[in-house]
Amino acid sequence: MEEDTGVLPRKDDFSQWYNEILWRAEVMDVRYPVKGLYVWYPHGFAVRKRAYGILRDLMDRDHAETMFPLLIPETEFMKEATHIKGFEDEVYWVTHGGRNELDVPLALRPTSETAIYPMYSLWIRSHTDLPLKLYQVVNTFRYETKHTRPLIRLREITSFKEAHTVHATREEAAAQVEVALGLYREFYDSLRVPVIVSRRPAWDKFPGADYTIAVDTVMPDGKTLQIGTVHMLGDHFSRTYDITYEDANGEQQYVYQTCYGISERSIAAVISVHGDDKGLVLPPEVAPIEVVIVPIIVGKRRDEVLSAAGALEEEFRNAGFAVKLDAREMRPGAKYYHWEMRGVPLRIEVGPRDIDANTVVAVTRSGKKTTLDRRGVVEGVCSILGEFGEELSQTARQAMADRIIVAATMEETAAAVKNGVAVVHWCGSQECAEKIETAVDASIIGSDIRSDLIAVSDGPCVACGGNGTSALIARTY
RNA sequence: GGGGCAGUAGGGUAGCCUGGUCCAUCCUAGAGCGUUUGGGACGCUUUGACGGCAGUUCGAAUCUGCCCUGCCCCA
Repeated sequence: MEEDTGVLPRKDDFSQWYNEILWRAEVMDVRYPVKGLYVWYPHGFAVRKRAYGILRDLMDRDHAETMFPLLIPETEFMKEATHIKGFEDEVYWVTHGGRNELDVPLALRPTSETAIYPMYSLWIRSHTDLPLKLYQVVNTFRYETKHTRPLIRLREITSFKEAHTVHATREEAAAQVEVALGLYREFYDSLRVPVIVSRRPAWDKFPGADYTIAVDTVMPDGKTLQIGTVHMLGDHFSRTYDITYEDANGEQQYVYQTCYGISERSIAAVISVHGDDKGLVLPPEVAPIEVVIVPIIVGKRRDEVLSAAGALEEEFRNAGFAVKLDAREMRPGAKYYHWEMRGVPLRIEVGPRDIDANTVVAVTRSGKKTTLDRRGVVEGVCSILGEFGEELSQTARQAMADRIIVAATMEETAAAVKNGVAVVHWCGSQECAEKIETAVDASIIGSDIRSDLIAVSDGPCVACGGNGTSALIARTY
């Protein structure tokens, strides 16, 4: 395990900052000797565990959790033509068992449609089997050729939460897309991460989907990070995999499907959106340690202070907080830096002065210091943490708002995407999209924007002057 | 996809061109002992490395080849 001393690069230098915080805050170790694969430190994994706990709770309201195999036979994988096209260049293949070549090569799932849908074909018989809503949290593999980056561009995505739903009608499936978007919004609200929802351009949709609606956030360097996608699959896959049901009239009908996913990019977003020059800043909702108690040990009152700190710890634990008493033989200042790096939302200090005054000192990760009465300490901490979470939401929201710039010309757009997201009018054609992308060195993120930070309007396309509507342009991860 | 540069202990570096010691060095690194403790303490003792595989050689961190990993530039 690494020590946390030393200076983190300033967050202004985001790329450097991101690389260093991952190991200094014990999130990921990037030294695993295979490109694109990284190791979760226990602390990083504990953050993941809490975040995915929230996600699971959301899914469990209306989905059932399942688990499909990692390996997909080539014969199934190759059935859906557009789907294959989207993935064939980045699939890992298992070709041997020991020294023997396999008759049918097995793909390491890059996503699980082709593993799940053949089984759906067997499971779904009647309209009474519908709707079917399953999800799984699994690892997936993609042979990325571009620059890999921990939590963001991986060859093994270790935490892919993918849901696959099946419906009797296209309308029902379309409605499910909206339900999924609602769940994802709720999830990111819990993580205090602001998002923009938009419809991806046709050429950027999921291979095999009718349309894709994406959830993006804006990183500190102004690039967008896709942190969730919801796909309307229509009946493409049901026709390929022969997923049919007998309707009330006794006739066979193809089903309509959706799928939607979130990966550990959600963790990258939490780290990047909230972190600062001192390290991680974790929302209480996902912090593995919500409250750290630092006893201020002074010479002969050592035992007294330690037992006061122990009593506090027990009180917090009984109240349901994830609490940690740091009784290590270190100077208090060193402990402060240690826990600040790891993003602990609240620090409680107890020393002789506090014992005499019957108080404790509470300091939030954002630096707000409060002296609390020892008696109502649990209630006091509860409300401080609540406010702290709210503060994170507001700060992050404001930071994102500041990076969204409405642009009317190519020049304005080019300037805007240097450190943020541009909102421009675009006619929707691929030709104009390419013109814009080349001119401003950024990508069309989407249209049909849904964000209370962005006012959508109609206007002349920034490229051709024809009828256009608001679209997002940004550099992307 | 094309090109360039690099990899030395937990982290940071020197040495490499021009092969040769008992010991390379720095740190907010590790282990141990003691004194300390309201924002990164100090002293002493000590541990630990030349990315991997092969080759050349009496001898390789140093030269050659391949591989892996990382970074930068171009498409």
